Amino acid sequence: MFSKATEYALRATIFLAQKSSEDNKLGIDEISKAIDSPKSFTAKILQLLTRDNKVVSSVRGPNGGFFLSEKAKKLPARSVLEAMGEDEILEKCVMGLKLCSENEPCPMHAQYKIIKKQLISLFTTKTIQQLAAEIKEGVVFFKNK
Amino acid sequence: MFSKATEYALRATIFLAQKSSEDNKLGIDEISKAIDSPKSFTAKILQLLTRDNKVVSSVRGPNGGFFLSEKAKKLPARSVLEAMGEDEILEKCVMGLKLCSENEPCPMHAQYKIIKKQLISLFTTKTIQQLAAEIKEGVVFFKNK
DNA sequence: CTAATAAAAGATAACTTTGTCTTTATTTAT
DNA sequence: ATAAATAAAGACAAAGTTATCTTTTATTAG
Repeated sequence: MFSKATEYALRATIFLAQKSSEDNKLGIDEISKAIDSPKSFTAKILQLLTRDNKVVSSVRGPNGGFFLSEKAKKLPARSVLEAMGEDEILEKCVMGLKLCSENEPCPMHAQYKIIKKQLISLFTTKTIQQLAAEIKEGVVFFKNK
Repeated sequence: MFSKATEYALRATIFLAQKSSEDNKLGIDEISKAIDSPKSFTAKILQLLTRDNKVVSSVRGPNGGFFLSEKAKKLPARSVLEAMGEDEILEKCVMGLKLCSENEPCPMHAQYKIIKKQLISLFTTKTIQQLAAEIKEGVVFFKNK
């Protein structure tokens, strides 16, 4: 569904929401280890997420690292997709038709629109923090090997 | 969600279901024009779909072309994904976690599994023919420009 | 001020996807 | 038989994605 980059972005952001704060910044090493992603590539992705501190915040130098501000933790998961330039995936026609709409629906539109609506809702209503909270409560996991 | 190749594959197959039959084969030119896809690339894709006549059938030479057998028309849309080697997308974890499952769910699993179920159901229960039929009835369109 | 630390930025490489073009093989009609 | 039509196969190219490595910049601690 999403690119690897966006998958890593979602994992990194939720991990940061769970473990980081303004005075507990995490280094790229710890992050990439926790979410099982290639270190340098993840650094690039965090750079994207950090643009204008839109989602992730960062500080250089000793005791520096990445963290999520309290404000950022309240952002919808969709803002990660937006920062990755991939949130149009949520709105796209399954068959890739540019003009697919209620007026000129593709053959799958009637069925898919219901699914699309839920997908959009999931990424719009759930905040990064809410997703991270499920891990804390131990109901949900973050393992990849 | 899917690759361009798979989008073209879905469109081509549904178009063939609508317009072709054993004695009305369609050429690559007509197909690629109808579904607005690059001709040579689409030819490659049809080759994949034609492997063992699994989804699409083809005949070379004059009056040759591509068509869907009556049997093929009754295949679920998912068989197109399978032929394209992309049907694991339906089952995949949104966050790309290998181990995501009911036992060790990712932070989005509880919500996403409902969506996933509907996605799988859409591609499993709807046949190529059923999707094509909606176009014939004029309720649904196939335009891309 | 200096050294150490950590992210930012940039160059580059491997791989995949998307796309085109040419040649080959098969079938049909004449 | 031969020529024409058509898909199949293969080589190639352009663009995008994923990934790594090196250099630069900013920050902090001593």
